[in-house]
Amino acid sequence: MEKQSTNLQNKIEIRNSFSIRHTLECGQIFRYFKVKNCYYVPYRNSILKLKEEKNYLSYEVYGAFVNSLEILNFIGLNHPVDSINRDLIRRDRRIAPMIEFSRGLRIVKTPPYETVISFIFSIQNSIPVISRKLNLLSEIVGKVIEVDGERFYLFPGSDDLRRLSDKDYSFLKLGYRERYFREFVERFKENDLDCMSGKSFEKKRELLLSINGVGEKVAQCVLLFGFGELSAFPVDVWIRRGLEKYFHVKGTLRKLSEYGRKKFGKFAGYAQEYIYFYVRNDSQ
DNA sequence: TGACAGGAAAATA
DNA sequence: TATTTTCCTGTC
Repeated sequence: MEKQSTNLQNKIEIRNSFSIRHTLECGQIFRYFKVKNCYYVPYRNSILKLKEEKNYLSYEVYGAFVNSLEILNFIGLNHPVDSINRDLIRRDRRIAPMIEFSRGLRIVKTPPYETVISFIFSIQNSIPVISRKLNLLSEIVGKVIEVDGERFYLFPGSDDLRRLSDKDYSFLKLGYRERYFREFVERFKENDLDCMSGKSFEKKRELLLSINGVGEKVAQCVLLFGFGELSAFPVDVWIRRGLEKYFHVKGTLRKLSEYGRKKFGKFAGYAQEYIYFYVRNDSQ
């Protein structure tokens, strides 16, 4: 029996810079629902209602109990961004304006299983399309929680996903990605990925690359957002453009990922997000 | 309405 | 081993 949380309002003090908008709307997370300045975010077996106030983040939890530490961990509020930013600037000053532009962006930590599926859906798709399909999937087999008169769906677990019919699969119109998704659902349960948490970066990367439909870019995304490996450096077309335009480097995806990891070190993932956010929002 | 965007895997050199 | 081609849907 899940412990139901009350909808008492709780607060988390914000010490370093934090922007909920930059954090949730920068493409790391595909499922959040913004109503006025509140964000309803499915997280494991709960819906979190988050609101950024002047010096604190207020939150309400609906569904399974979630404590504030877990929320901190989820939205990267436990990351020492001030020293991360200093370290990145020391490594390459060209990142400074990008940090300024993205101020408050935190790297999230989402469940690995959900993260793999989300990024399989992301292959050659735009963010709105990815969101729509993940929402559709959640509505088909995910559990529902009602908050403020609105129905929100949790991301389905592996048991839920195994109930998907052929018709459900084709309804999602995943194209050639459908096969990758089906194979993943057949082969893995949540725990198969969760139990990799303690393994090395390379071990996790190898496992991820063994999944059909997971290449270098998706693997790095899962390492970064799913496993909290802050040195991961996913390279998509936007990062490729950013690296060419602002850092004057070109190369294969593999090469560029290595370049980013070497240049920016153990917090390369933050550099990657800053570059991504900057390139997508600032440059023409 | 046809061109284009988007990442992985298979095919090719 | 490195480069090119194919796969599929959504958008404008």
